[in-house]
Amino acid sequence: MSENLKLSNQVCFPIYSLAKEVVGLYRPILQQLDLTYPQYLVMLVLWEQGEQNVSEIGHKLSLDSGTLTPLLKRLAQKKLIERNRDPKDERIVQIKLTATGKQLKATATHVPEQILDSLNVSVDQLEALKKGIDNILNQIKK
Amino acid sequence: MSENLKLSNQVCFPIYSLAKEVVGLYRPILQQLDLTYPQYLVMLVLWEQGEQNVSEIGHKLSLDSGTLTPLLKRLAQKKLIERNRDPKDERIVQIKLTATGKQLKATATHVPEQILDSLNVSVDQLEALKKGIDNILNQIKK
DNA sequence: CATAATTATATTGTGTACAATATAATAGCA
DNA sequence: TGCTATTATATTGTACACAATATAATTATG
Repeated sequence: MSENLKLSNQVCFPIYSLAKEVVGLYRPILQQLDLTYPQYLVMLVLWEQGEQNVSEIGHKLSLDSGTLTPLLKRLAQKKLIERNRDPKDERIVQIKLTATGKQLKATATHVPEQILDSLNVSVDQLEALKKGIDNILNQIKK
Repeated sequence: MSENLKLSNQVCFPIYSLAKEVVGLYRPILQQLDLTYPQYLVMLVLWEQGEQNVSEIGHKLSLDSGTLTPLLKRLAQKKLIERNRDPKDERIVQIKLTATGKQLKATATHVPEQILDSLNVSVDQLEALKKGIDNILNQIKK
């Protein structure tokens, strides 16, 4: 196998590994909020952009209803969100934060700094990585 | 939230997204081999380094037995590998390729070029990304 | 206006991923 | 030797992730 061809394995596997490592860094930190990383992402979207329906959340996070429906039900069970059908279009399920869900935002403020700490990497390195990843993501989605 | 603090979300979410995109690129290609991406990783390890036990595979791929045991059983069901207890130490399960499993390597030769094609990115960009990711991975594991 | 096409979400099934626990066997040591 | 600690894998339970399909409601069209 030529060097160039091996490269795809040598890049794709680290991408796959890094994602697992990163989610692993979030795990103990988010455990204090009783959230998983995908649940945290949903909460972030709701904290920043308020009430919205399932497909809007799914579009922002690239997650489909097969993933989101049970995840949202778990968030609802924890009383962090409410799921309500839109009376104007009964197909649509609107997701909105409860008071508890809104309050959790204050606690979650400290998550990014804790992650930055445990990433243990310079801001410059992170900026560079972000740039590289965004490039590839843009190319792939074309 | 300060700009630096936002950065962790702005890096970690792209990492998480990119990994899903990359696995998604493999999906249609590996479908022709009737393999998932993690199954492909296990086969790569076996093609390159031959017979070995479950924990050796797990160490190389950062996967534990809770993930590997069912995955390996599926590979065995497809007759790509055999699972045998080491007669000298009955706790150890040795994994080795069947003839079919070895043959599949030839077909899999074309996977990396197909991935490189669908990544649609220059080799330089990939090299740079790999470097950035390896840096972070090394830092995290310290 | 009735029916077909589309849209939004839910359900089902398969396959990771990982924590926690269980099981079984070897190794170390008093 | 007998017991304890360790090691290697398996099992169980929870939670994504996504394809395929189902369901139900709205919209478009003849």
